[in-house]
Amino acid sequence: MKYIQDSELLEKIIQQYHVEEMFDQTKQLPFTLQQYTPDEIILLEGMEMQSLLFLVEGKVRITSSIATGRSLLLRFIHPFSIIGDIELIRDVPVQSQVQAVNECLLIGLPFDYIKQYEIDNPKFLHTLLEHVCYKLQTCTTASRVNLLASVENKFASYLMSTISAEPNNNFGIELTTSNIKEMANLLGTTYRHLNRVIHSLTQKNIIERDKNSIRILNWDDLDKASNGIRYK
Amino acid sequence: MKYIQDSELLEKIIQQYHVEEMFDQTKQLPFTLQQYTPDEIILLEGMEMQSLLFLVEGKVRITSSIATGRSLLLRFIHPFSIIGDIELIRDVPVQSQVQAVNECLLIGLPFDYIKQYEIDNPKFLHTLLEHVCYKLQTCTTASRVNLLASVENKFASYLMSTISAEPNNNFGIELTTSNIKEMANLLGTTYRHLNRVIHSLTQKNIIERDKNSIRILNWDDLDKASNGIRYK
DNA sequence: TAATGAAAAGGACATATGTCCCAAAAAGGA
DNA sequence: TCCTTTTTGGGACATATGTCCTTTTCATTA
Repeated sequence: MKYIQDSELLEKIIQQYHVEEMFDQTKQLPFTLQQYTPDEIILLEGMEMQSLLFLVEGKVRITSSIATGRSLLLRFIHPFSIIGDIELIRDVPVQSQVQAVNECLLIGLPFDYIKQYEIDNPKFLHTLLEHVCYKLQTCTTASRVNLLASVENKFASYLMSTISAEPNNNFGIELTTSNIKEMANLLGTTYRHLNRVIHSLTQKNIIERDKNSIRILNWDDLDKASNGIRYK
Repeated sequence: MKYIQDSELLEKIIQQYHVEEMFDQTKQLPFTLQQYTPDEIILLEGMEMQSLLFLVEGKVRITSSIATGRSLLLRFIHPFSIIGDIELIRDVPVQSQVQAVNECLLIGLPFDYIKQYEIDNPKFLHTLLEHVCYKLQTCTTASRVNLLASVENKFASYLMSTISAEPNNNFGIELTTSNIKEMANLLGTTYRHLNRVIHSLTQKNIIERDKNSIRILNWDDLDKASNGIRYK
């Protein structure tokens, strides 16, 4: 993570997302601007959280670890999103693992500051409420989805989500195989089984696989294979 | 549903749960007091919601329908709980089906009133936020659970939850078999499979089944069979 | 280059669960 | 009471997925 000292950029972003409308005193809020590289971990489950974060650029993956050391993909988030709402309100440690998918820009605002100056500001509270309610609604949907979706559905959806975030969409898209194990974990399945699914999609000419890449041959069919599942 | 006209009881409940601390003007809030009978449906998915509800007595089941007409048990709630938060904040139709497990008492407060007088009240907003955050945290946990729990786990847990809410816990507990289909739906499985699971638990002498009842023979083993799953 | 060891892929089998359908049982009606 | 219809239970099989272990591939070192 790299702190960026660029008050002009910060100001621009604040304008863009109407951040100032959320707070009482618009100027001199102790914001930090943070940049993360692809795959960099932003928050680890269990750590104490110090700042509320606003995702303003890039795409972020939210996962949750389960007993066996595996992890489960909860959702992807995009700008403008709030990270740390539960932790701020309920005073609990970080609930999920948060990781940058591509290059990301986040704004941070210390909990201490919020608790001192903004915690009773209705505008701020409304913003929080709306975001948390949205997440709850999404999570409920996801619960349902988990009962309907096969690994193939989820993998197809995951592939599309991850790849469409890549900038180099020139002619066929690459994806290293080195992280197939990680993908299996994210989808809540085993390496063995994901391999089976990849094999099956390859047979159907929906994706193509060689040494170090997976390439999508047929987006339409991949979309069908996802069966409408979306990690929005 | 029966409206109860008993301002004394209402007052007592308001005191008990410190409801007045949540609102600005403590007196003359247009509360209604509503009573539901066991298994009565409180809210149907998709309907327009008019009042925020507070569960103050009894136990309520929250479910969500999925494509195939099946439904999925989301959670049980107990006093003091808020029903309708997402609907109030996001202005969406009722998201889940809400049904009384036993005799329930709820307080209602019209959305109109809230939007007019309380929507910017920080105390009220805090209460809402806390409850929604709690639900979100629970839902995330449940998502994980759904990936770990077998139907046997869920059924064992469900049985214990439902039965412990019954008052007549004298010597062995009864449960009509007529609703096994409904239970299967609630657990997100088929009648056929739930039958298998019941059969298996019967074989192990954990439960006993005759014409019209299921009786728990061994709570400890049933608890083990639930594998720690709790629909709190 | 050949031997060795680590990483990746895949075969074989087990389990949980869904689907389909038939048989047993219960409920009604003549 | 006996026959018909409906309801309930369960057999048989299919599919998705997990576990375990062997084979294959690939890189590394003598």
